[in-house]
Amino acid sequence: MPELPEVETTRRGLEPWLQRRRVHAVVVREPRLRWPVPPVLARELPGQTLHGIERRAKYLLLTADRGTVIVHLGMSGSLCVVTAETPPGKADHVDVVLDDGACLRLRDPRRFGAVLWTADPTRHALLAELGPEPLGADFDDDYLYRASRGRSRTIKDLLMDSRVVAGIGNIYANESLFRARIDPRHPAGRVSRSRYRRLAAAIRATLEDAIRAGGTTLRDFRSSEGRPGYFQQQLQIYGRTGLPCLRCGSRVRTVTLGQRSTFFCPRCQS
DNA sequence: CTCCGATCCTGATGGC
DNA sequence: TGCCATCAGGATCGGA
Repeated sequence: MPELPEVETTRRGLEPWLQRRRVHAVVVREPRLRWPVPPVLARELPGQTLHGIERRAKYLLLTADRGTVIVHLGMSGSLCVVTAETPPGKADHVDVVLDDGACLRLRDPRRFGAVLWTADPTRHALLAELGPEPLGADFDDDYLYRASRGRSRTIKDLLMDSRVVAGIGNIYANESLFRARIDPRHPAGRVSRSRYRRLAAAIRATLEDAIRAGGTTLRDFRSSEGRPGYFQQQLQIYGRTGLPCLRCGSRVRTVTLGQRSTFFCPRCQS
């Protein structure tokens, strides 16, 4: 569900609630997520102070005194702050109760998300192999071009590989390729230098626009304040099968690449 | 090493 | 109204 803009929207919403707050308790109602929620979390975290919340790729990192909570929202996860007395719903699997009575609550119906604990986030297996942040200084057309040489996989597949660039999922891969006018099926290693220039700029612009809009709500994404994202109103290609391309009027086509729906304009993206 | 498909899980939606 | 098939914003893993 959430890609980089949705995770960043969540981070910004949570930040004011988590600065210098002491953890009172951790309640794990359902430990069976993508990986089991480790018992060490509920043992170690209470009593520690949270210092802030960062984002790396689609991961949220809660920094505490002696370690870091790693949260991934998977396909259907969301985080919000409620009062500790708010009765949990069916899919509300984990609470971090704070000393001021606020409660950070993870909801995740499909349980593809994760909540983990690490003493050293930079060396954690899930974070160590991640590629550059697409909005960071070390991501540009040079980088993408070099990363793509000799690769036969499609350009869309490459963009969605977090070891190449972190945080781009299905929606924003589709949107960025449309914006750059590149065929998502094209082998990454044969995409030209000038097209990578357009693509790097398109990725940045698309993600920045989406963050500004508070992310995309297709069905159930909500910010931590419960607000939907508004970027779906700006989607140019995602989900528009059979509808006219907003640039040229051709019928938008769909193919499946890497088991994910892929939308493109056969005329603009060639 | 690279690539591709299967896989985990629940819920919403649409056709009959 | 019910039943069934299909699809969904992720990403790891194993086999080719």
